[in-house]
Amino acid sequence: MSPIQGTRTGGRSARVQQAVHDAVRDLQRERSRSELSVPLVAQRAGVTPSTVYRRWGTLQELLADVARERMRPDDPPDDTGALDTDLKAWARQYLEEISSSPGREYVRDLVASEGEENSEQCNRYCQVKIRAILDRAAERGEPHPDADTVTDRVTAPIVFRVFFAPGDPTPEWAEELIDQVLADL
Amino acid sequence: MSPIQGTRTGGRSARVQQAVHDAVRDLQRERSRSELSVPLVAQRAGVTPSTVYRRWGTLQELLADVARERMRPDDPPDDTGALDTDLKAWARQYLEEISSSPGREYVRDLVASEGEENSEQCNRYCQVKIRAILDRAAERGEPHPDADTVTDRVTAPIVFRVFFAPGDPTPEWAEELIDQVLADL
DNA sequence: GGGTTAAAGCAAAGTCTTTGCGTTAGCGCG
DNA sequence: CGCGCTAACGCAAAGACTTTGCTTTAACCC
Repeated sequence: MSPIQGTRTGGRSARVQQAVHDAVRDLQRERSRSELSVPLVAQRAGVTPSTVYRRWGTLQELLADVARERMRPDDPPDDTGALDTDLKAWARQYLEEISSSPGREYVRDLVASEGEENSEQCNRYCQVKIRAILDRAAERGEPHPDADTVTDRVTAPIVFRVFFAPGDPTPEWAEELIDQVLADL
Repeated sequence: MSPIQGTRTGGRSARVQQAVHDAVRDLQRERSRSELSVPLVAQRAGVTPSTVYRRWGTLQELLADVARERMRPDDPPDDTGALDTDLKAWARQYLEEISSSPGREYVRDLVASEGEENSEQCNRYCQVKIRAILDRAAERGEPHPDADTVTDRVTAPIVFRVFFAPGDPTPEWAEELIDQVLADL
């Protein structure tokens, strides 16, 4: 797969992107969202603001880009030997991740960004993990729901409650969601 | 309930708020989000930008304020005579509302705003409608789920799919969600 | 190596945001 | 009813951010 004709992906461009992303992550750790600005990020990254504006357009798009990177699944989900416990382990971990203060910020940045690409990518990453778990269950011969069902009955309620309901959902509540899905098989 | 000591709620303040809200709604109809700005809104409303900045802080907060107003439930949900059809009618209407282009913008504005107040209010409005439907079912003596269950199994999947999944959910899919909840009673 | 050109730097112009201070008008009291 | 009080508005200047045209740099490809 060759890069698109006429766009440069390596060398200086790659270094600038890396430096800017690093600068954003650094600054997110030490300052609040409302204190961030393109000139501030650019200074930390050692580039000029116009470079950032030309590549990302706005601060919001840049933050969404960084957030998307952060959401990318790194490792395959833990294999605990059974569908029930695999899903519960994943659900607990996912809840913890997005209900944390930085996690909420990332999702917020994704939703706030212009296109729908970024939000959809976030869901795609989730489904990659869910499918890995379901595939293992299939190999073991366990009965299992499909990925869309898990999305509707587990991922969706978790995300919804974190963002729209007062108070923080507990890990126990997340596990109950799994019990209910599996009970309906 | 008296207004907070030292804040003015009527007279000129109320007129300014109304004018600014109206200006935002007007402009949202004729221009895209990225073309909106505080000075533009202020000009349309016939006030100075500094007034808007002092009252709302940022464009984002102002948009969230307007969006929250828009989400406020106006009428009680239709009474079709049975829980099943009441919930389905509500779900179809809700899906249509938030999957519309302006509807998505409103929710986006709410989530993007600083505090969690605005997003939580949005859910509270939903629950008001759901509870009204469930209360009617209780009066009729119909078995019915509780409001949190409906939130997790209907509202959450609808919102999640609109924002995080590619393609638009269909009204038929929303009705299936209702069938599934009621089947589990 | 050397030409080509995407992407970065620079700087000026334009727009948005903040802030201090004077003015207006709603509210409550006598 | 009129008067004082003061929250909220208007204005304008200062400051910060954003855009843009042009120049320079350095990957990429021959």
